[in-house]
Amino acid sequence: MALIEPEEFRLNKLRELRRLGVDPYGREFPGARPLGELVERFEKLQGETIRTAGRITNKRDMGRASFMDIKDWTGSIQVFFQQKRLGDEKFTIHQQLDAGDIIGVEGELALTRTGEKTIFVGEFTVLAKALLNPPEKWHGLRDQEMRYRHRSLDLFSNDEVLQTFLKRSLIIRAVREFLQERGFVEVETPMMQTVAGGAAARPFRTHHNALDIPLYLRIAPELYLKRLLAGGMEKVFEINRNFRNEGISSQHNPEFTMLEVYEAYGSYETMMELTQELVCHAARRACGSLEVPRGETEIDLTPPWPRRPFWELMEQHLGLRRGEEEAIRHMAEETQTQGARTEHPDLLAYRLFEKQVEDNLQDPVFVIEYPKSISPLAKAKKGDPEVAERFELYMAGMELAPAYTELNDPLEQERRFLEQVGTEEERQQIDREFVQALGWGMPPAGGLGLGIDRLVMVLTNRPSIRDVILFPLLRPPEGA
RNA sequence: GAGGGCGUAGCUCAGUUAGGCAGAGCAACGGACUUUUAAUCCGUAGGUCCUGGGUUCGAUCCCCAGCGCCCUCACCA
Repeated sequence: MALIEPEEFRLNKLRELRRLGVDPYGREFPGARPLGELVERFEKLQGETIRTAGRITNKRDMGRASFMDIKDWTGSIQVFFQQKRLGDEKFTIHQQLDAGDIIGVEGELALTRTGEKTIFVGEFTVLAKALLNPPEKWHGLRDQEMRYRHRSLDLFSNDEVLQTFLKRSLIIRAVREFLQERGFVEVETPMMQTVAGGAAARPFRTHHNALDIPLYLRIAPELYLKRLLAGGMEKVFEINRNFRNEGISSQHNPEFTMLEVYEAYGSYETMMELTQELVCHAARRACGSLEVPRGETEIDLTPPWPRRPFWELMEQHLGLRRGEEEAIRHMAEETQTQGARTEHPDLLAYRLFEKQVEDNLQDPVFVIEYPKSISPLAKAKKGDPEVAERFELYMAGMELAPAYTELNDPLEQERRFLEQVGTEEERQQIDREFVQALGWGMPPAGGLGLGIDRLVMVLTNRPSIRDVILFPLLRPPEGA
């Protein structure tokens, strides 16, 4: 079975190139200058012989001469082929080129009669003959499914897609840089775990043949990073993938990138400071501003960000107060929230918050003082044993980050694991070795988890997580 | 998992008032053109109208089932 169906006219040109003794799939082409630089520094470079390479995006054939636009990931420029200049043989080779092909060129950089910055080609090399047509030059590639399934097409035909992913890389670099400058050490902990702990989510299961044991893809690195704290690594972070076997939506992909940070002797208070500075640093690097556009409006990241107790927002938006079990159950029923009659009211309140309050939180806000019963890994608040020292950072109507003052009392941790509310699937798996590590002593600490994909969504003004993940999970096409 | 929307040429999209020969632009092919800018002009070709059933003299269109993508909800971060 043929894997692709090449265009007949392109195959013909491929054969013609070979007949002319030209390899349609060239090799290394050293010394190519970025096209963006040629355009930006044109005044200086004008008149020089330039060597560069790119993909043909457009061809304007004039008979004994032709113009093409070529682009690379920095920009695009016009190139000009003339029979007079190239000679018959090279000109015939040039006639085998089409939009989508990748070529290397060498020639004088100058202005045309109409004032367009142009390379007047003297030599050129065919680097890759495309056998499939690129998307239409004017409208580009619009079809969502094609864009996600064939990201290579999406990247070279929709410039803002490339820019988004370049920015993603910049953001992650800024995050690393920020933490490393403050003395945090980057570590890697297991992606495959025998107990999938550290969060409440359904894991992916797999199996190790040699050991003949079940394994889980991790849902969070938290319990391993805290083992490192217990071992004396005082400031650690990890940027890596988590896997959760849950639904897919514009805010959820089964694998997503998480930053987790732990600081010995810190607390959720120190994590708030750190988070605020970290996000602002990334925003300045990626956007050059703390006011970032969001759809029709914009989000103001200027610190300090307000801190609002969970129950204060619940009362403001929903009129619900802590301890009003019947009122909470009633609203949960009205909004068809799962477990309205059976679940713990704190859990219902948390679900109502996500359902009814979250969308209102556009500018950044630290929601603080969550119920302890739904925070099994967080230390209780001094003077209020029912409240956890936990915050969640919200912006753009999304939860970006949770953070805790980490619980370091092993007996209390054991109790809290056993007392968790919710159904079996929602409760965290109990990691015995982690509790043992606490038993040998872990310093009090602040811990943060920040969803990198969602941060990128905010800083690049993208509405869907699929726009910031290069290859989001899709159902495989029929026949695959 | 539930509801809604969409699926037509390589790409972007029309279209079927109310069932009656399948359309445009771009890309392609042949021709003209040695400074064009979505080049232009003349000509040509291009289809599983998502898939499978049903109704009908006749279905791309109506009905049923299925598949995929998008949106909303549920689950979750």
